[in-house]
Amino acid sequence: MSEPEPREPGDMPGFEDMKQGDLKSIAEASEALGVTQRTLRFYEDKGLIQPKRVGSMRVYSRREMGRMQLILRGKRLGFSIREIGEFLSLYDHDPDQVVQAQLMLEATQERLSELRQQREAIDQTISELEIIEAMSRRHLEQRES
Amino acid sequence: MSEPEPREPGDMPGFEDMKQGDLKSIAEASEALGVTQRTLRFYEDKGLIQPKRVGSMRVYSRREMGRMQLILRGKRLGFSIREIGEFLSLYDHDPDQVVQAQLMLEATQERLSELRQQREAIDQTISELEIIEAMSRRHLEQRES
DNA sequence: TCTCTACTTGACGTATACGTCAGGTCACAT
DNA sequence: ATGTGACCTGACGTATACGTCAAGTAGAGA
Repeated sequence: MSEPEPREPGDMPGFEDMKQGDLKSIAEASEALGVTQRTLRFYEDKGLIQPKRVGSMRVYSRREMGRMQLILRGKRLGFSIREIGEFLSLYDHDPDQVVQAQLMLEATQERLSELRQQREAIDQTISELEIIEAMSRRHLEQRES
Repeated sequence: MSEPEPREPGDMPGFEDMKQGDLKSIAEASEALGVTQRTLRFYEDKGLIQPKRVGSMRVYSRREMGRMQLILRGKRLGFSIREIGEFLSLYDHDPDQVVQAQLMLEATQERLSELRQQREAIDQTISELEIIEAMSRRHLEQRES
């Protein structure tokens, strides 16, 4: 019934002697990033990250962790993983980042105008709902008295 | 190549003589409501509306059209069709609308707090993106000069 | 050798709101 | 008799971002 003792973090079977600080197993990486292992495998599948392999096991270096931070940030900002993938591949193949920065700027502006529209829509919806709220209140007060 | 002439609206084969104003075929109803026929069938499937039948053909009365207006309004306000369905069934089975108004009020308030949170999130995201926008701009200006 | 744990891959499931076929009926015009 | 247009009922497809098995492998300790 008791949970089996989890081993030391950093416990990569067969590699206890070369704990090299910033090399992480998938468990450690997911823990550190606050995502599930499934998510890491999913992003790899989509080509966003390419962790090294030791045998068949994935190893996450600082590079992958950095990319994951960018990915998660992109997600928070509302970009799709496809878009994020495109940015990352530009980031890789565009030495002076000019094309990259340009496209990034465009995408950013598009997203901004989307968000400003959403804000408008939400404000309107809130107004409508506040009216309905007031009406419901009045309806209930009448019945109650 | 030319589109086959659409017939008169109101042309329900076999019923040309009893055009009763507010009885509509599915084509007319979808036209009037701005939704597809598929959508009307879908909502019927989900139990939100119950158009009469003449043989196998659906007939939409004022009642159905009214319910559809409510449904579409609910959608605009961000409620799911499941929620909308619940409201409508209360509307039907709650003569003095007390329970209905109460639950409506609760749902409305929940939705309002959701929307206010979304608004917050969007405002934050907009701020972040504006920073990124400015950074991209500067990056490009440097390279360009 | 057996068992444990962590890891692997592959495949199907989830939620939402319909879109898009395929195949068939029915009344009316030719 | 045949074609035509509008309608019908399933049933599968779409998009997104993973969740959730199932079944198997590989070191390490008892």
